[in-house]
Amino acid sequence: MWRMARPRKPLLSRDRIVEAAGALVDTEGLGAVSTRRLAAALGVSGPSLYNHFRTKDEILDAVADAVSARVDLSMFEPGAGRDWRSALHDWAHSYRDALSDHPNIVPVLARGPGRRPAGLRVADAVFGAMTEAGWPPAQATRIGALMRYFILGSAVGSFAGGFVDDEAAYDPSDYPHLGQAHLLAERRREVDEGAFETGLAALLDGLALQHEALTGPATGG
Amino acid sequence: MWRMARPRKPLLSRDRIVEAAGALVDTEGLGAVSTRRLAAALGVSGPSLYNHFRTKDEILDAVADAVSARVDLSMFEPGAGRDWRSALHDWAHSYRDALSDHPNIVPVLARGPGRRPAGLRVADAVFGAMTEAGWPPAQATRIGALMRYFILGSAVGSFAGGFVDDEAAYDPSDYPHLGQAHLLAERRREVDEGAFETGLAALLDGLALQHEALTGPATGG
DNA sequence: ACCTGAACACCGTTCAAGT
DNA sequence: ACCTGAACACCGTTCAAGT
Repeated sequence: MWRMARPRKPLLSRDRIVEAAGALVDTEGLGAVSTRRLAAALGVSGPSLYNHFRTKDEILDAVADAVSARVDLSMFEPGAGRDWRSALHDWAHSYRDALSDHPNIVPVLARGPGRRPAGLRVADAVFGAMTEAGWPPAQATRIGALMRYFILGSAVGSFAGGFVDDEAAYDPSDYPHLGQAHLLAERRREVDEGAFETGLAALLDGLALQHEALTGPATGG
Repeated sequence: MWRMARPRKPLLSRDRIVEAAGALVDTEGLGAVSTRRLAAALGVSGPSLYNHFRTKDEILDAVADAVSARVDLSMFEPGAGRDWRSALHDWAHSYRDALSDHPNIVPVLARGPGRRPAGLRVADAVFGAMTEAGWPPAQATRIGALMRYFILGSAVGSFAGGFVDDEAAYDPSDYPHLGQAHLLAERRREVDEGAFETGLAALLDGLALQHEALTGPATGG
């Protein structure tokens, strides 16, 4: 038997692993991802993954970062000529859209950017755009944080989907105002999107009041 | 050997299990809770727990509900004579305080109230108070949802704590605006509380604008 | 009624061995 | 360099057996 000239093409790569892990997370949930199942989906044995990632957690981090990378940041570019408020509005929607395409990975994303490049790029863009718009650094940090709270909170658990679809679960003597709550689950998307838009508008309206107080009222110089 | 008159006092109860599980979640995190470890802390063997709960998930649900039960709802009582805005403000703080005392259980709480009594009582109180304050039902639902997004988002993952405490992680050529980001971790509480208060104030200011539009401007009848 | 040990079908990760 | 099988120390849950 002749010797191989070189080890033939590797069966695995970081990208292939991340892609397969993402698909598994999306279709079966975070809890369904085990190193053995993921490896099987890739046609290899479990321990092979450890040649490319140090831990299973690092794989999930990479999946989360791939989702962060899909968030549109173009509205924050200096050349875009956007005011801070409308940029924040569009970015929040883009962020929420990215997360709602892959809701199962949100708990991993909630751990924060850490050392994930795409997560850090998001934080960098928001902070940069807010300071550029005249917000003091401490306020720019707070805006990045509070927007993250709201967007992540809306993605980590659906409001409407958190209620069971069973009228008997809402005894009127215990919960006098929840007589219609059993209808929430089937209007899930509508309810959650309405709440997100209402909350986002309120948040931006409230911040605009603060920004006016900062730069002086529009009519008062 | 004489027969026991009756099976002697049970070693376990639902309350004891929930208490021990809560302590384990608080001190070692959600991931550290296994049925075997929890049983050992209670001085019994793993399968014993299944005489009191159907699954491990039900135990964690009960722990989450115990946290929900600590949220103050008195500001929503009709007799309290509170306006919707200040009631919402105080409730949000009480909710956040309860969660920040037990951050590790937040992912479970994020699954929604489901059939958890304390979770349902919270939803009932908020919805009831908002409709009472003149908000149309659809808006009252949205307010319950968006407040939950914000509070849960602030609890599920610290903003400041999501950044690593390592200046070298923020290469200025990659992240031009994150030069100070390594300082966030050590100011974690201050940053997160400031962002929460700023965001909450903005949210309530924004909602107040909507409420005025609803009832007519204060000076215009 | 309530607790037990044994068992089943899983986990994440390490490691020596192969090519 | 990269993949493998075997092994270690775990999991959640079921079940027959004990009292």
